[in-house]
Amino acid sequence: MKNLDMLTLNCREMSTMQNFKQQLPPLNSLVTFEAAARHLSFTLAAKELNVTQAAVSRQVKILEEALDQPLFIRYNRRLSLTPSAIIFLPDVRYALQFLANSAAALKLQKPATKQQSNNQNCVSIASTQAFATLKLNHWLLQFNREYPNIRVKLITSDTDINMPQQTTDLEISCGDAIDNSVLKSTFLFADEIFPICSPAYLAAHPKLNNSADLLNHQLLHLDAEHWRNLSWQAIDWHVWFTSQNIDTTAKLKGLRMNSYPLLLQAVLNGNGVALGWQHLVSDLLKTEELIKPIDVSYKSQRAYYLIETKQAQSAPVTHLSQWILQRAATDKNAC
Amino acid sequence: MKNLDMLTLNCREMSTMQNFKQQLPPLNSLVTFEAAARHLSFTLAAKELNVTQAAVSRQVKILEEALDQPLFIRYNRRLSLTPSAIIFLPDVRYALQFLANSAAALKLQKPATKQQSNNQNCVSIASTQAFATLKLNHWLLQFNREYPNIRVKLITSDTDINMPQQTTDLEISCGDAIDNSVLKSTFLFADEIFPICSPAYLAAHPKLNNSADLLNHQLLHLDAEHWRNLSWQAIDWHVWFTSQNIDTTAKLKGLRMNSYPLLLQAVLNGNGVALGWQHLVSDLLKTEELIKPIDVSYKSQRAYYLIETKQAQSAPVTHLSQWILQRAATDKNAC
DNA sequence: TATTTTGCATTACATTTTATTATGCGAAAT
DNA sequence: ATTTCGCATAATAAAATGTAATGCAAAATA
Repeated sequence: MKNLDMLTLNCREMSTMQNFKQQLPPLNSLVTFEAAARHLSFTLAAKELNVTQAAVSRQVKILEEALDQPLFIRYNRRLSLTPSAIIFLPDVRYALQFLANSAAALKLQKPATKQQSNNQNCVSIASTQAFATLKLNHWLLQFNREYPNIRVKLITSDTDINMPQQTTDLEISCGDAIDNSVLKSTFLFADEIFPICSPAYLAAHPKLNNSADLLNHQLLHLDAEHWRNLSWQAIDWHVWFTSQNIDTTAKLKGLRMNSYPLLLQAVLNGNGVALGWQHLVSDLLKTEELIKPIDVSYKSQRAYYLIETKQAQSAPVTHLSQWILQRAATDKNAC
Repeated sequence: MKNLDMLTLNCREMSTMQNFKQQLPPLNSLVTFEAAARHLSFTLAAKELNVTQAAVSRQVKILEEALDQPLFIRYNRRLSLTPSAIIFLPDVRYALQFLANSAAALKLQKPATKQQSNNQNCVSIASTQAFATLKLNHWLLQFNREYPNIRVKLITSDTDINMPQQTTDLEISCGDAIDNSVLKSTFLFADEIFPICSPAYLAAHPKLNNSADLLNHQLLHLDAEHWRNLSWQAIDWHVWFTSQNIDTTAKLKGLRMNSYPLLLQAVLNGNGVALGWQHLVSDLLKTEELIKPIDVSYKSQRAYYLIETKQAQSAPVTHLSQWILQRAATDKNAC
């Protein structure tokens, strides 16, 4: 999984990892920065941190130098944040709080065993929102009916790197290539992208014979935000049009969102045309709730894999894993 | 919004915030820990970090003392991670990478203006997955039809603290109380919780006359993971049964997931009974796609608010904000 | 308008933190 | 049996961080 963000990796590709020392700003100065930004006062921040005002001043300066830009605008008797600081501050808060929570949790659950999911017939599985909504949820409900005694837990996340605390037994992951060296991963299917809309929409907006016509349609977008945390390449309308040699310097209209299920909901309700992923929308194409208005498709490098995240899996995990592979094969043949 | 996680706050309630100094483990030692854990060797980590082996040893010790527990098991010539370290390591990686990315982004986009969303007739709005799926998506699509020239962007997230880089103009937030001091927030509606299922499910499993009967039914759960990042109190089947004075020491069966839309999808397809939120499922109750098998409900302290995240809003933002308030009022009266 | 006050910057110096060197120890490898 | 490897530890050196004192500029006050 060449392009998968390192943070999805449990142990794969660790060898190529860089150390953080070079990439990070001075960490301690972040705490000072946060306090100073919160108070908009070095003096008050110093009081809070039990140091002198000079210390705060110096720490802030160190951080500003590391980031190579000012974080505070010094007026005569007041401070304000620079645009950079406004962007940076929430990130710092988030990361520090995250670490604080994590450390606190560690201290508490000292006799942490964290084997809950592995014993007692439990299996946890992770996937994207989209895949869960369109495939996995149905599959797991079916599995649950067949094997009610296996306790299944479905964790969805669109950020790859989400919930690092959470380790699931299985994971359905998208990537651009495969590396089977460390974790056991099984190819499920490749993917393909094409425009989709509802039959009702096409009936109401019939003039849609080629890619260029799309420019005059209600386009529904997966916002850049959707792709931000994903490791695979964003494929949006802009990329699509470019692949069709159509110029899109003019800004594209239409609602933008960061969730594929929501996008699909909008398409199903006849609100416009969106880009569809073959293996996500196959069922909806079969039932003709969705149709391809034009027959042009874009082959993605992206593929789905089922990954077993641990070396030694318990029986129920292997069981579900096998079951899913079979289910996916059935699904694939049905297309 | 008393209980809202501080990280959703742009500036509200900052005064009550704690500083991080006390809550955080020694930050620099985290970098050393990460490298040591990656190499499973203090010597190699030292080489990577350009320090001596002794320095690594000491830093690890400092961290272990701060966390009050060992992170490495020292065998004679090799190391392994303790369970605590296995839990902690991904968190550390995540947070450090997050900071590194954020800092790198800052350095690059030096002339960062970040006003994209405010000019040019753009509005961005954030909500939970659930609220977007069941309400907001429809609303915004309608708004988009009425005002196609206003570019709307919908950002969904179930983590409160998600996407700190992202600042939206509007935000539909859930909380337990209201603080109107800093940001303009408008109460939308309170909430209420009760069991829901599909008519088909009830027909197939008719013996459901009171709360106690529920124990014998297919329960569908919002997993603890769903609540982990939310600031409001988790309300799951356990809490429900407790409120009904029903003992649930025995473990409850049924599929667990961390996404409300997925849970609802399962319920709609007749897979069991889940807990429904009044204002999310009202439309589905009206169309009788869902029903209340028993008439017992739990009043939640939780309420929805529309929040304007900035002091000075552009015209389209105010416009959408007003439109939503009106739309929400219509929705409420329709119940 | 003069005076005081406030709040950040700066410098020289003190303190604390962190790294180094050197050494020891125990188990694997030879 | 001997060597080698890898971590721990202690004393010490170096670096990082904090302090105290002072300066400066603009607001607040008189």
